[in-house]
Amino acid sequence: MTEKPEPGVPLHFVVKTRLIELLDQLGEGAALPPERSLAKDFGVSRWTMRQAIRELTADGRLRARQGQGTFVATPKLIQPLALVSYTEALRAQGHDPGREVVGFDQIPADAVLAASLGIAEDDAVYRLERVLLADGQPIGLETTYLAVERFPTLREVLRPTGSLYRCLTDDLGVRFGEGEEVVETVIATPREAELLKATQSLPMLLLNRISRDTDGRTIETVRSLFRGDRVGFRATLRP
Amino acid sequence: MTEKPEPGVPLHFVVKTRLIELLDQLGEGAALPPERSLAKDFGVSRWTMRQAIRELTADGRLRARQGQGTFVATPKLIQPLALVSYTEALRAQGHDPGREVVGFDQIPADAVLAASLGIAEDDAVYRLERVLLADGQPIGLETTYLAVERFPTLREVLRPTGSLYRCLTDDLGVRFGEGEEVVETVIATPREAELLKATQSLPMLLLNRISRDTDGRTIETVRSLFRGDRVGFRATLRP
DNA sequence: AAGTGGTCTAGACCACTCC
DNA sequence: GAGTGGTCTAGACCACTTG
Repeated sequence: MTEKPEPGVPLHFVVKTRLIELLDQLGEGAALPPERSLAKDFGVSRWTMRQAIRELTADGRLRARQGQGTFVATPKLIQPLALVSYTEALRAQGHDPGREVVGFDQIPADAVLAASLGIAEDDAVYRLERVLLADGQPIGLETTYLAVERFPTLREVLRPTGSLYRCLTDDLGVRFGEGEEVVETVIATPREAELLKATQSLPMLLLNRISRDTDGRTIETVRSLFRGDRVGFRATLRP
Repeated sequence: MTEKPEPGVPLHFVVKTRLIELLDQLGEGAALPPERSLAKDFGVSRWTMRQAIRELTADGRLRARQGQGTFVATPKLIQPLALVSYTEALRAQGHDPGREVVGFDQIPADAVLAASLGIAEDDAVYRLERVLLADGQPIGLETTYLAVERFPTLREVLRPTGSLYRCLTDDLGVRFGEGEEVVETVIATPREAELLKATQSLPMLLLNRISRDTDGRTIETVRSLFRGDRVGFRATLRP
């Protein structure tokens, strides 16, 4: 930088702060100057500029598209943290929901899966993997596990593009009871990042859910991975 | 790397994968070899090795301590996502809770704060900032905002080291009703990272809470920032 | 072909901890 | 003082998008 070495404060953060001022001037969707020219303007190396841009990308303020440029992003999408249909929740907020089935197969249960589904190890388990879309953009990757023994006809009943939730309740007579969900941050694997059309090493929100029916039996376990730069969740707290 | 260029898969991820195998062999708390020697062993640059280590650090698998080394981390702490006392929740899990008051002052409300607290802009607001500790380690930074007009005696009644929740309910007769909380990922600012004794650019879990009393009036708004590598949250879902 | 973001190298210096 | 992780530079090549 030209002025004020600011001891203790990393250079990339000073850059980030000045970059935010620039962002606020530009409108939503506006294109940022190329990294190389920004680095030159700010008098820092490209690495330092990229570090600042990367943080703003993780924070959801910027979106980088390879071969095109970097753009000011739109605000995050806030979804309800509840046992409701993804489709309905998104539509209620005026967005266009979508799903793409990535895979639907059967695997033997490992120890953890067997314990949470209440079955024996190596028992057959459905694995349904879907990319969740909002307004055509991939925002999440949802992997659902169900015991084959409990839902032997699922393969014939479920239309992959339809709602699993609706299929279970309407066609198979399942009654959802309480569930629990653990939320944490993780870094996407390359495969996950690719499916979500995200750049590598993006912080994600990982939701691990167990759904039980009204008798307390486990219906499904779900591993949902959402782009941390695009999504947040709202929970209602009761005293 | 020595073998298999693996097109499409970034080198730092191949390193990360091999590093995980190494981690599983070492026990919890074990020291990792220094970055420079690891980079040499794996045949990559130090930057690439650091990228792999950084992701494992963000995932909570590793902990780096400057001047000491890098160590295999303990599992994340899972807290309930509910309107309960932080102290009680942590103690219930067999951990030792603690708090450190960073600041307690009054500020004029900006537009956002005024709207959520139901007061006029520039009205006085308490700002109570505390670092949350678990077993002596800082894991979160909690900033609470309350309207001065509503709790004029708070300053005299509250012992900074005590429970704010208990002070409000027992001493000031507040009855907590429903609240809501929005969860998302952000990158820590340098100040926040320093208070949490974390390395820069660490993904964090940001919880923005609004608590209301049984009449629906806003009691407080809370901005809680938790280390994403050390903490997760559990929510109970109702149909 | 040109320009963009994405990855990687080699080397440097700083800040911190321990001896 | 030696060794550790943390930051930064200058330069290179790759992958992708657009003309």
